[in-house]
Amino acid sequence: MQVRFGYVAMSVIVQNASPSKTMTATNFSKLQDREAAIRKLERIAEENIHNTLRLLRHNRAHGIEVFRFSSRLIPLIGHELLAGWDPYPVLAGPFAELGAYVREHGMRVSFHPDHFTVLSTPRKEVLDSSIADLNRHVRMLEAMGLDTRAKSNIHIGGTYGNKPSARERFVRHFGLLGDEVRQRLTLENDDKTFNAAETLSVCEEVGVPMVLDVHHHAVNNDGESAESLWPRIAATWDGPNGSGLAPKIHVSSPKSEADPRGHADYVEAGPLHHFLQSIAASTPRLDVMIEAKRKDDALMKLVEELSGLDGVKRSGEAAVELGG
DNA sequence: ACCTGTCAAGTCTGG
DNA sequence: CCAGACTTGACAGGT
Repeated sequence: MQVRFGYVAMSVIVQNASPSKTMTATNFSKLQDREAAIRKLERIAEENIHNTLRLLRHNRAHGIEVFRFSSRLIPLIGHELLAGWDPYPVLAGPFAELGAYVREHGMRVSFHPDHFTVLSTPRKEVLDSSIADLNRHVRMLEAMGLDTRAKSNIHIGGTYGNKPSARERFVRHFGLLGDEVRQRLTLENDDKTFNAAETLSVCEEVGVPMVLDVHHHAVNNDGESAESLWPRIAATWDGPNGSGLAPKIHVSSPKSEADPRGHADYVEAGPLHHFLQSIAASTPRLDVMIEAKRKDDALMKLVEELSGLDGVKRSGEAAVELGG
């Protein structure tokens, strides 16, 4: 099994390369000259996109081929203060350059719209803004010229005290999305609400790939092991929306006993090693997204540590090989 | 240079 | 019905 590793949005190694610079709405509305304020937002967005490209160059230098973009590349987009604003004339060039780099080096990239995007919601206004947010993520990927292998990963959402009806709403709302959005979605199990088995059943029903978060699974399950669910999870990547991609998992380690759901600075190699060994024979390729405070530093340390363990062979600066 | 309170967005819990 | 917690990086305003 070939395993690649990636990390989320920002580097702790490359300095002054934030892809998430912003301006507060309060500050925006304080500016007298709206046109000048909008130009400032556009400059921040260009800087965020350029810093993302710098991160990808850093990744390439370290053999890292998997990466999650920040969802805050364009500050305040979608806010009512910016109604009617179209930043794309200015950002088309920078986005295209970023996407070209991704394609040129065969990188796997994704977004993870944050928890304000909730398709299980019973509130129409929340559903509308969620759909608008998903559409905006697709728009960015299209501006980068990336095909449907570039995904947006989301959770199913809240349960509102009635999980079956929340599930039913999710499926119904999913059907309202445009093809271009649905083809780019993946669903991830949650640490509080929809667990891995429940998320998997939704993925199978609506035909989207599932991202297994092994840490979320450890703190939210009905007693079944991740290994026992894996064959079905892996199979969701064989469907039409899997687009020939390797299955993807998220890994992180508990912050502490007092806060088992929080993310620690680094990722412990032991539990991951155990999981990888259990699926290696049946899974030719796997991509692992590291969700740790120490970002790319944690990635390199994890790959280093894994490489010293049973049956693991290092096959690159940010890749290992197991079994077979 | 460094510290603290605040920030677009949602949901859940407890009052 | 409403306030606060949750969680995160970064701003804003202070020292």
